[in-house]
Amino acid sequence: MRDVAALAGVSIKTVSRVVNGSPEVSAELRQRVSQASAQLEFHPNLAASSLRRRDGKTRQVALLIEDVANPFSATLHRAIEDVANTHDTLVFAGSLDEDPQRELELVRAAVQHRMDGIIIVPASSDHGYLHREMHTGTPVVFVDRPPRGLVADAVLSDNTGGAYRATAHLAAYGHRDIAFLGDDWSIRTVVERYEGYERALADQGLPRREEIVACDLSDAAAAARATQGLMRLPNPPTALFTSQNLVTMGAIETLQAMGLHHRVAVVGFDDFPAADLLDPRVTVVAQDVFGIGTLAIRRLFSRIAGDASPVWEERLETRLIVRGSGELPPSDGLIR
Amino acid sequence: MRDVAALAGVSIKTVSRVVNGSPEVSAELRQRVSQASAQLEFHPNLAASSLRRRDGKTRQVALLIEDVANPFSATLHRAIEDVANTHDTLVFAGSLDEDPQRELELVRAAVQHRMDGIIIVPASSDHGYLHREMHTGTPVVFVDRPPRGLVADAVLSDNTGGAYRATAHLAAYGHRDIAFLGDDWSIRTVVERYEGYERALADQGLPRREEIVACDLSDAAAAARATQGLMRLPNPPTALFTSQNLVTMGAIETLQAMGLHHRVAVVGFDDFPAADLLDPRVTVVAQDVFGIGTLAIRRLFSRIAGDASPVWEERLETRLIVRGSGELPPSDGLIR
DNA sequence: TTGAAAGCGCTACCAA
DNA sequence: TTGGTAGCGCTTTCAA
Repeated sequence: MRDVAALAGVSIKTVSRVVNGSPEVSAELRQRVSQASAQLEFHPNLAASSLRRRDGKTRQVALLIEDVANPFSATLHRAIEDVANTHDTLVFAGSLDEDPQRELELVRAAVQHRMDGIIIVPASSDHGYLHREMHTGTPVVFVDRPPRGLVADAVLSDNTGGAYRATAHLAAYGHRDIAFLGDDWSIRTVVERYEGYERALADQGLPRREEIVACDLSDAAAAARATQGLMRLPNPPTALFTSQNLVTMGAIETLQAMGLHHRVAVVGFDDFPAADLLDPRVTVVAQDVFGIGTLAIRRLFSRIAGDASPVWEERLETRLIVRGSGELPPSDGLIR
Repeated sequence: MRDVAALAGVSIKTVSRVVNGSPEVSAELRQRVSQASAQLEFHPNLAASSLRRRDGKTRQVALLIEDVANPFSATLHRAIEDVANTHDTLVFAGSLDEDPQRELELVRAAVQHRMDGIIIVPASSDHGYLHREMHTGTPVVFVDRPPRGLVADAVLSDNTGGAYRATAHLAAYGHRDIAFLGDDWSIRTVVERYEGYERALADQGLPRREEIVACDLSDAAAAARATQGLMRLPNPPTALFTSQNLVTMGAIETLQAMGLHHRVAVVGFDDFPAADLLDPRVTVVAQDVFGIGTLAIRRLFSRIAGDASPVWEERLETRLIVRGSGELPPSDGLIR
């Protein structure tokens, strides 16, 4: 900037004004400065600028998600990026892998880099440690899972309602033995989805069978193994409600391997790529992932801009997408 | 930091030394400073630090990809994040959507934020504009597509070889009319994959039929439409080579809709989630996406550290994964 | 409309 | 081992 000022024969302050589009600079100086900037390929240092500027904004936000490579997280990321663009803001995404320790590290990094805000799908179960950050100017918005031990904005799915609908849908096709396959219990969404499942069973007057509830399935392989176990029970389930997309895929893998994919009904929570290319096509309860992301980042920017309105929690509706796998009738004789 | 120094009763400089783990501080002062830091919840400002520090590193890198939500980009992102972690570096990811204008904007943002380096899957076709940046201390590594109008490090797949293998594989199963379905010609990988396809046809003594080459298919829907057109030709292809995962999915969608999925062979470039859950399971030429990302970020860090060795281009092997769709024999009577 | 000086939070350099 | 001082690149404040 000094160099530009020297070349244009003006003060450093005038260059600053031109760079920031101040209206109070004469056309001639503006022209001279622009030319000098171009000639020297000058790029203002945003970090230095934010250090001194009144608002102190870095125009960077942090997005802490489960895994940037998983479709749910990646879609969320994209939705957030699109809105951040319109605010000239960069998005730094970090994968937590359900590791609370990693969450702490990344939050600390975000704070040390003075990011303007944080959007988080938390891995930890107590977020009290964020209290100080939030009250010293780093707003935090929770996504997918509510904050615990802390009052903060959150954008969630109606997990219970979605799971209820999935289970009731299977029951409506005559299923009485509907298995629940879920991820780790420590994840709030899993509990909520289980509650919806349980409530639907109760409302339909169906028995709750402990042995057809499988959890702590953290990847497709675990889900595949669990499904195998379920189908080998003396009295196997005739339908599966899988509470997450990797679990759905693992379960389907096993059903195919056992030749049962046209005989055992499946409804999955979360849509996934190619779900409508499988045979049978996979009926799912889809979350509005893009909508969730959009809402969350809007809320974050609103907080960043100083909005001090009361904390706010939004639950987005899910949508049942009927494709075939969830409409198979109960099938006898699965016992081998 | 000033506050911490005051509370601990030491100079600001001593606090700095403690924060940076300088060995030359007495245990007692170190202890006092640590306690004061904790009490005030002090977080050093990394931006300010980098502004003054000798190396000037911000510990941030930019990753410019097609779309953070697409599986190829997302996997790349994850590989890069993992290595960046070990360097205490955050990754800013931005989606270019194949838009050269967007590429310019994001490169500019990366430069203005003084990111330590850039990894790019370019959307533009002339990267000369990056020359200045690269020689003023922002290393750039290209991924998936080579630089043009610029000499720079690149990590690529052996696209030609992979496409050759896919096409030859189909030919080995007796196919003579193998269609090529590709994305936009302006993308270098598409051209390279077409070259492999063409070369394989030539080597097998197969005719090249212009009418069964479809390109500029930028999404699954376009691929689906193109496939429909191909299959309605008087003399339709008996096999498809789809040069990208969205194209593969679109083509399969149409084959299923036309009831041809067990009669028309398919080999796709790029593996995709659930490819092994389809019926038939999808034979693909898989890229080592994780390996590409790892190599690229390692190279970038090496350049950031000052490595001035000659520019370097790496081509990673692809892998044919035989699953079923690529081993269907030619089928007559497709004409309707 | 323009510029000089101070200072954002931190580290480099040199002195004690 | 510790601290003072200057200054990174920029914006603010205030004076011209």
